[in-house]
Amino acid sequence: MVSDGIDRLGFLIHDVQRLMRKRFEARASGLGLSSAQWRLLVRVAKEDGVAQARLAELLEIEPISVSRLVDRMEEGGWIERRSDAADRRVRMIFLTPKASDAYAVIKSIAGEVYEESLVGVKPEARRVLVEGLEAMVRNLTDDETPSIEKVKNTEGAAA
Amino acid sequence: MVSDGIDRLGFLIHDVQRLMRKRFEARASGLGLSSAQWRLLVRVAKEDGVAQARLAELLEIEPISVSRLVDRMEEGGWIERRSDAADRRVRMIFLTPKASDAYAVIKSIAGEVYEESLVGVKPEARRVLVEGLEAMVRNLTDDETPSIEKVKNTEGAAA
DNA sequence: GATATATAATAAGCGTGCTCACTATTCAAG
DNA sequence: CTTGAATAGTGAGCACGCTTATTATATATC
Repeated sequence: MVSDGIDRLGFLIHDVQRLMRKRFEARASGLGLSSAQWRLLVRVAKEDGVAQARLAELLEIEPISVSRLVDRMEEGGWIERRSDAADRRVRMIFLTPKASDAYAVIKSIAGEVYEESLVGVKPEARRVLVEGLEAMVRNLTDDETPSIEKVKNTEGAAA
Repeated sequence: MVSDGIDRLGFLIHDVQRLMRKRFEARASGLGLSSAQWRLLVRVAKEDGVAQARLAELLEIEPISVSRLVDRMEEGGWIERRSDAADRRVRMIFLTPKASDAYAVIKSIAGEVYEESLVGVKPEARRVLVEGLEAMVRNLTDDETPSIEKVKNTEGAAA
């Protein structure tokens, strides 16, 4: 039960994440967009004018990390900060035309990388893989002592 | 065919990696060892006296990243640099007694995190999951245009 | 209205990865 | 032996995550 691959799970996940990021960034480097910036861009595309604090929640990173990321993306001309008249603490984030134009292109790059990574993996195995990863996210989210109960039904949590 | 989860594969992998690292580091924080340091430690445990350049190969990170990591681990008392009499360019890396003592403890922490992440995932699904991740690593390793051939047999590449 | 608490964003500084450039050393060619 | 290429390691500086602390604004309570 030890050499079934589970004992290398962390290494595997780490490697896959690193390699996917690397390939995405190699492919998208012409556009000057990193994978972290791509993740943020996707969220803003779905919810234009979103506040930074809300982005931090959605991306599950700290607000300060969003600040820095938005700094660089604003500098790169991908997004724009606007003040909220109703709440002057808030900075609303909007895509620039440049980002809207590039969106489809970068989305297809992401799709390519996903497909390339799954070459030779059958549809059924892909389904099991994705479900397994989703279960892992649920198990690892927040509560330190995961229970079986928690695992059953969380379908509503679509990205 | 678009909302089968594949289109979120990058986000999923990213989330799982981040959450596993976070949980591992929360659990191992008492020992003062990060997950990157843990990965390096595992390699050195398997090959005591290994050169930094070789570590960079094994960990698939750049030599300069190994330099920095080793700096902090030496400072933390986990490893020791010794010069190689045969090749004065080389710095050989050895575990300290502290690291040897902590090894089993930290390994079990890693095992715990893996198991917790897989709660509710059946053995068969775990197998498919691990095989899928291994296939992804192969597909994403190096060659920019992966072919079916590449995917078949690479069993010898044990961690 | 005044005060206390909560929230949005940012600043400072660290860890871990990177690229690019550099030094020290080894090895190969002449 | 000398020159030149290759290899081992590191310095500088950047991206992106973090923790901790600070500022500005909103909101709740007295």
